[in-house]
Parts: sequence; C-alpha cells; structure tokens
Amino acid sequence: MPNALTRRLEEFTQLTDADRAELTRFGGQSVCTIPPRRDLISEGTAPAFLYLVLDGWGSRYRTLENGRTQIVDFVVPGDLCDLNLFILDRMDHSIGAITRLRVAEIGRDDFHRVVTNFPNITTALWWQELVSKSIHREWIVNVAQRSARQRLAHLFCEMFLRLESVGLTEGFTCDFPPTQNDLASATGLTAVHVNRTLQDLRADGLVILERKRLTIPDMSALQDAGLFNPAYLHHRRLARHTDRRRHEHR
Amino acid sequence: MPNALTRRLEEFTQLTDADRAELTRFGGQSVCTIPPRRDLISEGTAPAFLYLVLDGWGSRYRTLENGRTQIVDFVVPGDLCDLNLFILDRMDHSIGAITRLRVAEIGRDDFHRVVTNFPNITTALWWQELVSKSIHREWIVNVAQRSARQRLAHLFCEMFLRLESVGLTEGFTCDFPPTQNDLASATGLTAVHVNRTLQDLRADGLVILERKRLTIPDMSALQDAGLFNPAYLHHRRLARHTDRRRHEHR
DNA sequence: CGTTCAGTTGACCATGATCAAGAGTGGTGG
DNA sequence: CCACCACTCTTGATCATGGTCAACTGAACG
Repeated sequence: MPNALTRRLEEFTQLTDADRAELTRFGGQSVCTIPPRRDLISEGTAPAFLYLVLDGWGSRYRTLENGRTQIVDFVVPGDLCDLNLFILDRMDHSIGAITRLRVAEIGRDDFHRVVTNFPNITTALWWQELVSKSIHREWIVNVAQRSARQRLAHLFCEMFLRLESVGLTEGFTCDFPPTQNDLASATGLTAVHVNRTLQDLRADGLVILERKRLTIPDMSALQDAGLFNPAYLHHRRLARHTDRRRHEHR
Repeated sequence: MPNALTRRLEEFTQLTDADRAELTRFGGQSVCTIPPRRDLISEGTAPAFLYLVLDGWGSRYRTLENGRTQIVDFVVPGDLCDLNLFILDRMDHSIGAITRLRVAEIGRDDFHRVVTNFPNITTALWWQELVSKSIHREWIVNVAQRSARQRLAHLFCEMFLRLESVGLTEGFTCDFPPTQNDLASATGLTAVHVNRTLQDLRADGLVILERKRLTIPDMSALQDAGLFNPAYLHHRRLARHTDRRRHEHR
C-alpha cells in the first residue's frame, strides 16, 4: 500500500517506480512523534527540517496581536511542512498537533537530492504547494462570503475529499478530530455558534459527527449546503463526488 | 531605473547584472494593454502566457455559485499571473483589471529558458510565490478575525508597503484606485459599511483617501488600528516603517 | 448633457458575538 | 478504584457589528 504522499502526488502526475521508491524512503527515515496540542513548528522560528505528515491531524495557525488565533489550514497525512523553509527566512505561522502526530524529518540534503535527481517529484511537490495556495484562496472566500452553516458544510466537504485523496476514508466516513473550538478558529466563528450550527446540520441529516468520526450521508446535499465546488482542489480523480448540477448556474 | 519585478525580487536576493538584464528583457517584449474592469484571465481557462504586470492595478477574484464575488488579492506592478499556469490544469480564479493594465506576455519558452539558465531568478520567483501565499494566509486572518475598521486599516498598510517595495510611493502617498465596492469585496464587507468605516478612519486622521490617492499621515497609528505586523510580507528592507512597539505584546 | 457608476445617508434588521453557567467526558494521581 | 481537574460540549439571555433596502448626490465620460 503506497504512503499518503505518493497517493497525493499521483493525483497530479504518474510517477515512475524509481520515484515511488524515493518517496517511500522519504517517509521511512527519522520518524518522530508529537503529542496532541503541542507545536510542531512555531511562528518566528527557522526549523531545520522539512516535515512530512505520516499520521494524525494538525493545524496551521496564526496568532494575532490581541492573542486570538486563526487556523488557516488543516494538515493531514501526505502534507508537507514547509517547502518554504529553504526559501523564506522564518516561519510566518505555526503548525500545531491536533491529535498525536507522526512526522518524518527530511533534511536539507535529502531534499536537495530529490530536487536534483527526481524532476517528476519536484514538479509534483510544487503542484502540491500551488494546490494548497488555492485552498488558502478558498478559505478567504469561505470566511468572507459564506454563512456559518455554509462555512461548516464547506469545511466538511473539503476535508473529506482531501482525506479521500490519500485513502483515509471508508465509504462516506472518516476520522475528524478537530474540536468545536478548532472548527470555530478555522471558520472565524465562536465555539458557541459552531455548536449551534452543528446541531442544525445534524438535525437536517447533513452530517453525523460523533466520537471524532465524520459521516456524510448525502455528499451532494452537503455540497449544496456549503456552496462547495471541488474544482479548487485540482484533484484529477474527482469525478466521483462531483455534483454535476454545479455547472448549471450562471 | 530598474523595473518593478527586478525591485521586488531584490527584496529577496542580490541579482547579478546578467539576471537584471534578463529581467529587463522579460518586461520589454509583447506588451499589451487591458482596459479597466476587463478580465486579463478568466476562471476555468488555461491561458497561454505568463503575465507580468508593468503598470496599473488588478484583482484576483473568485466567483461564488450565488453570483457574489470575492477579491482574494490585489495585483500591482511587479506581480506575476500566474506561475501555476505551467503546472495546474486551469485557472481556479480570475484576474481582472481595476485600472488600465499594462502587462508583458511571457511565453512558455522564454519562461523555461529562465528556469534553466537563471537559478537566481528561479529561486526568487518561487520566493515571490511563497510570499503571496503568506499574504493569502494573512487575508484569511483579516476577514476572519478583524473588525471592519481593522480590516480596512490592515489593507491600507499592506498595499502601501507592497507598493513601496516596488518604488511606487512618494513619501506616505501612493495611488489607490480600488473603489469602495472593490474594498468591500476584498474585506468581506458591504460597500455601505466600507463607506461608513472609511469615514471613521478619515475622521480619526488615519487615512486620507481622495481622487484615488492614498496618504497615510501616521503609519504607526494605522498599523496599530489594523493590528498590522509586516513580518508576513517577508521584505528584507522593512525596517523603515516597522513599528518597534509591535513586539512588546505577549 | 444625460447616463452610468461611485459615493453617501437613513431606517431597520439579522447573524453571530458575548457572557455565564452547567453537564458530560477523559485522563491523572492518590 | 475513586476523586479531581481540565477540557469539550451544551444551553440561555442579551447585545452589537455589520447587512439589507432604498433613495439621493456628485463626478466622469461619451
């Protein structure tokens, strides 16, 4: 069974056996474990490693002058933190563990060897970087334009599809460890309001969320509820859950 | 006098004379002009060129299923649209002209020649890409966490510093062509509320905005009003307007 | 000189924030 | 094994930021 990073990158391009072997090596060496709610990387630092998430959930977040924090993205298996390491001076945001987080440390040398010898992988890594930028744009739209109900529905759709693309879903169910506080911080709402809105979504049968497991009984209905259009994820294989009706409007 | 792209990239790295000559060529060939309020690139298309903005302002925006649009970034001289062209299948957002826009078309071949022969420039281009990703993150924070007043103040600070880094400011004044409608779309507010909030900022002497010109009488005060911390812009030369008080909190 | 778009103002309303308190849950150490 | 503590979830009451709707002014441009 291929690892999550390989699966992700194959959303974009066909990799050779040599590429795959290299990516497997990536995940094999110097694995380390971060306990829940601890930072993997902190704002203002210049970490020595590129981290590949093997297992667990994390969050990218920014801290404001007034002490509040905003989650700007979730981090799931197959995600890298952070390519910009070797280009930007210091981190402008933090990465925190939501669950226990297993990550592989990739050193500068290893990374450079890949960039030099594996053009396929290099391009695929930049693809991943650009997709995650596109996700940032969608989050701007999410918090700026959608109602509380739409924001949450949208977030559930996105995370489900992202997990599916790395093989971490079973049917329409997946792990979903963020607390209501995390959801609040990711959607720009308060935890109180997230709680009430979640109850609405549950009452309408759009999501089942209990014991950190998410089930989506009707993906198409949830996509409608969140004004969700998966194009921004740039998955090659998104035919499955794509709502064909999406393209009727305008 | 160097062009805007050269100035921008030199925020990041020292370029050689050969690099600079190459960048000048970049901007010299096949220049074309887009009238105000027309799209340079539309969502869903796969444009044939990489565009370098030479003159004027534009916006990156997404259109929602319900017809509303959200500006996710402004585009000013020295910005590129879009590096992802050669990697992603199709545009997931549009680029529209706010003013008349002069852009240089850069073909795939030209671009590849640069990537192959000018590693300095290539790295600097990725730096620019990563910085613009960081700006996306800050916009998420802006719309999710800040009040209307803070959002506008923050936006003015950001755009002023971005223009300054390409040499398009005089003292504390710069061009600022977005309409109040544009500002509304960029901040997730309504035009009515932008109008009222702007009046507050003006009344408090924080901004002077008339006839598409912006003046910031007290940069430090405006930064405070917007909870603005310029670190996310990753400018090397940001000592000037950086508020030293910023680092006292927390 | 009229049409269009940007800016402005007022009245009213709704979404979601704030504050506060309590219930359920899980992990820890005595 | 139980007691305690901390965190997550839940509910209620009240409030405020910013949205909506509508009308009007002013400026720009053909």
